[in-house]
Amino acid sequence: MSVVEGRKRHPGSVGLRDVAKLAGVSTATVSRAINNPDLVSPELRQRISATIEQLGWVPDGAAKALATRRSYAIGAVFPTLATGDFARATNAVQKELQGLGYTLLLACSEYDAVQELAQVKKFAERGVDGLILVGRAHHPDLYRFLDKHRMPHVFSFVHDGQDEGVCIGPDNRKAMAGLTNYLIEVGHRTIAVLAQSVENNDRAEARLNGIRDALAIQGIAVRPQHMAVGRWTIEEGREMFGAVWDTTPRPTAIVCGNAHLAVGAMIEALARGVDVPGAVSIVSYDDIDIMSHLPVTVTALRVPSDEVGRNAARSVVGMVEQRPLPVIYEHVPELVIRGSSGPPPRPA
Amino acid sequence: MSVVEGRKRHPGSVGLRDVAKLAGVSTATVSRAINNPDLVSPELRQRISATIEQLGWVPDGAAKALATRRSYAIGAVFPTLATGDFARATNAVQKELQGLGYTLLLACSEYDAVQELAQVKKFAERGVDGLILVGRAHHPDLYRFLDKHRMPHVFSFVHDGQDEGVCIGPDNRKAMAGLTNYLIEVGHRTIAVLAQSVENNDRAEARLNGIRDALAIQGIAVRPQHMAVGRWTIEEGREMFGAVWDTTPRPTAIVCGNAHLAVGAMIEALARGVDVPGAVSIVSYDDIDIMSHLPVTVTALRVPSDEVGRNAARSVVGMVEQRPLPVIYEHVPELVIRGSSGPPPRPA
DNA sequence: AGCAATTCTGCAAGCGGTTACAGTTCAGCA
DNA sequence: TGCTGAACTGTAACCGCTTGCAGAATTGCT
Repeated sequence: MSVVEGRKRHPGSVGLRDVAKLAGVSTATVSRAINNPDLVSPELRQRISATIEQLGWVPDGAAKALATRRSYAIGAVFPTLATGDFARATNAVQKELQGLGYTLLLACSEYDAVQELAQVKKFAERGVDGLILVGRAHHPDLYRFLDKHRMPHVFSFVHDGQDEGVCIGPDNRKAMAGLTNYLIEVGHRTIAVLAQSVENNDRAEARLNGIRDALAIQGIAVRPQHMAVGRWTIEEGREMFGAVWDTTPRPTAIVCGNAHLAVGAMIEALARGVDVPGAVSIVSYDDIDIMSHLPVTVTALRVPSDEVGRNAARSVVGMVEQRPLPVIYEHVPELVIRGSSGPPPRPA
Repeated sequence: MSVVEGRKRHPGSVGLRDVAKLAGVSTATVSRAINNPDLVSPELRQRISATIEQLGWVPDGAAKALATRRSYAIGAVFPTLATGDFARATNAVQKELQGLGYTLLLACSEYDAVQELAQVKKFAERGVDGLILVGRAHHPDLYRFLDKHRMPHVFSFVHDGQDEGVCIGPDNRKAMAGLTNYLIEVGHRTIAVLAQSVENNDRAEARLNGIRDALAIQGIAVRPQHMAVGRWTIEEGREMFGAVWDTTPRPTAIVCGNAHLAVGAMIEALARGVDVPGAVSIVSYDDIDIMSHLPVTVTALRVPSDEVGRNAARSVVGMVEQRPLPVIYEHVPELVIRGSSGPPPRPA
């Protein structure tokens, strides 16, 4: 019974010292028995782990982090989890990190660069070993911050092929150009776009540019009345379909910036009795379950969000541990041609 | 320049001591300037924050956590993020926690109680101040663990009204009984169930029991051939619809255990040209976007997942801080009657 | 001016682990 | 038996921040 008790040590809790005392060894030995078992004789190792078990000791991560300067935590900032792709990616990230011995700290920026910056700083305070971000466009201070603190990080859901920094995901621009080219190849020349707002969303912007690229090669541009902007609800998709459909000339094809807009467009078309793909083709960036089950199934670019998440996780951990984990950087979306697309209608 | 340098202090990093030195005060004062500004004279406070800014100092969370025994982190273990409800809840939890000054640690148990237990232990090591779990059924050791470590925690997406512990969410059983009663009231007596597997899913089980409760009062039971079990894909929903539809007698109504199964059932019915609700009514637990946009809209119980998440977050934080934050514990789902339900067909 | 009450600050001892360095033990060998 | 080195184990100094306690400075009163 020592005279001086810890200042405010929680009475019930057991610490490394308690384990050491009960096992009749030093704290150093207990610590080694856990972290470098082969430095400790098997007999002791055994006795120590029995003691730990007996006391139900749970090591204190904060203390460990403080001493080792490593938290084994990775922070991820996603724009939102309301869209299935990010949710699936988050799920995959967590799973992969867990397998590698890391914990996931999660934040949603709601597409707000300032908030994202604040969240990243918070994560840094929390001592995360690395970060997973989405997209390539961020608050200018963010880059400075990451740089100054030498914080390992990856950008997910993007892959420009020319950007600095580690990018893991599809090349949004190229992918969307490919999708557009497919429409062009089957004969479409009057193409409408239901775009996702590009505000604080460089992926959406890249996708839009991909469409324009592909069209420009044919000397075509998207007419103003054929361009609608929304976010990611079915409702909006429906409205936006109406907006571009009730125009002259009518588009023969509609490219949608994300899955929900596409589903909305498809549903609105069905509701209006518009013949898809007879009168108009509808194609989508990103593929979701429902698309292959609607009365007219939807042609879409399948983006492997979970693979993107998995690889982003592997990548940061690889950077953190300076260990070469196999990582796939570019994830080329697969064009899944379904019922909603085909040649344009013959001119009447 | 002191003779003894820190053992392995990272050279570039600035610490509280650096700030103190540069500002010409003690570390204690700097610390107070941050955490208890009113204990420090305005002048000093000002000088200190300027210094912090100048040095770009980021406090070390691990050290802080170690010293204060508080991490300002909350762990949440969800079964998965693949279903929209948990994804939305997670989003809401994160947002609310952030507003309260906490960080979210996330894990997905994949409906595995053993894994969940391990994840909770990991969170405990990480020093989380509290936990958010889903459902009321967990590994027996989990309760012991939480109890032993006096870990504040809430169970979300459940509310039995009789359980010990804090439960935040809908009363799955009561809700489903209500939905079933609605069908009974409009005249149905031959009811099929597309249930979610109850394995490690007490919510699904409660829902199933709710259906049975309501039917039993009428002296009705679900025929074996009218009971199908799946998980949560549209695909399964379609198959399961087929399984219960191609039976004798045919059900006049189908209750679905979750939204995806319901959408699948609805779509399969449409695909088969089955008249909904003329020949059969389809109703669902949980409501998702697409339901109000299908050619026949789906009657559903709307579960406010984000509200559940928000309140779960508030609740744990309230427990952690022993501060009475207003919390809504029971979230009664709203019955949204749409096109897919109505009276049963007249006997032929 | 003398003294107590108030405010501020600084000192230094923790928080609970890790780990460099030193000490101990003991087998192997001349 | 004496000596050497390998294999373990223990001592104690940190990691970076908080905070009880005490000392210093300032203010208010008599």
